[in-house]
Amino acid sequence: MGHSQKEKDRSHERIIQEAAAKVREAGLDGVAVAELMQTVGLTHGGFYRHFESRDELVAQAVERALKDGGSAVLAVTHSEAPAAEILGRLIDAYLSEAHRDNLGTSCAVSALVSDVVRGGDRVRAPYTDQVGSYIELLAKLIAPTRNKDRRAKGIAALSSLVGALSLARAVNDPALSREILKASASELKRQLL
Amino acid sequence: MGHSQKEKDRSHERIIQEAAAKVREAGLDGVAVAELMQTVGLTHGGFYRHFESRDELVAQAVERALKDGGSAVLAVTHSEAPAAEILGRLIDAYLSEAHRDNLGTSCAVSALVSDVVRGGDRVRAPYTDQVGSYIELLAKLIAPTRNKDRRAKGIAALSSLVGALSLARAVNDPALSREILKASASELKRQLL
DNA sequence: ATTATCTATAGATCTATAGATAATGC
DNA sequence: ATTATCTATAGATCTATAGATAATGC
Repeated sequence: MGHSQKEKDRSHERIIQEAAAKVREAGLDGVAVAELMQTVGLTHGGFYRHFESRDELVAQAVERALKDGGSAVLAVTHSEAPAAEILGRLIDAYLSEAHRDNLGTSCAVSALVSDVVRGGDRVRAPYTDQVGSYIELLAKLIAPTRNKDRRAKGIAALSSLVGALSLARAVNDPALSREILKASASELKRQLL
Repeated sequence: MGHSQKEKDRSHERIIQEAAAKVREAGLDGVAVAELMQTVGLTHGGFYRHFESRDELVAQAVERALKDGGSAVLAVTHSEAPAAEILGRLIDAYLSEAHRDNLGTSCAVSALVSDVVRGGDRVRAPYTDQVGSYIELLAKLIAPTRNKDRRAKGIAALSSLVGALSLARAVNDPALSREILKASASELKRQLL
């Protein structure tokens, strides 16, 4: 009860981090203030000294979730390997069963698609930015040899990645889910590498 | 107040139909009993003579929404034209601005992805079935000439369609949204036709 | 003295139910 | 008489606030 400013900052950070995971698992409506604070080890009353409102927290949690995913992808990218090899690793990581199964730490562009469609500009603006940087990143990694329109290929690749991961998660049948990941990954690599 | 059985059947049908639209627009959590009944022109009290619970309605609404989309796609398919032409029309229709902008009557496989991931088996089972039939439909339309693995190509095509439509909706920027639709459609057609 | 967190609760929203009302249909 | 719908409300859940409590930090 009643601690230092440093401790408040740590509490604040833990609330956002937990909310960034929860929002990917349960959606924008799935974050409940009392439950969130309990998970962090606090009571719900203190919440409003950290955030002006639930909406404000959700907006910040979405931004954080988008950045989390972005830096995870960039981590794969930072390498001296040739672009084609990096692109292959990116596709494999994005469409892996591990990525599919760990919603809370996963790419928010996939985890939050449907939610963002129904969300306000406060969540759509950072989402749009993140989509833009993924497109640029993919376009840079795609070889310009065959067809010169790298940007179009980058867009199509992002659509495939997001669609395949989302479908693999939604589907009830483990065999079909795995098949969706495998087929989409191998088709993407066949087209781009 | 208090009418015939025929009228009850019509009320029942209108409730499901309205819920099937609302669920695509607002998600599984976005359907509120009182609001729904008001839209249909009834009061909320009568709802429980039509459905055992809200969950029961949502499950039925999702099934209906999936079938709606399925029959819309089949309508494009029923034609004497060659498979390649039908496939082209399907891609153009799915990735059209009209489809993007009319959530309530759109394909539920795209509109409900994130929601279904968080939903119970009651919604995931019919969703999985619908994904299965789309894959089969696409596989049949894909020419077996170049590469014999039509099923893998069907899966990859569905992923692209769902991902592109979802991203085009989520994004804040109209120009980027159009670009996503155009680029994904032309890449898909370049690969498959 | 200040402030981070806690306890308690008001107020709004939503699902579900009970009993009343006004039609239908044998 | 039966029943489809309506009115009224109980009960649960959730956001937000007010005031109390127990630490920090000058």
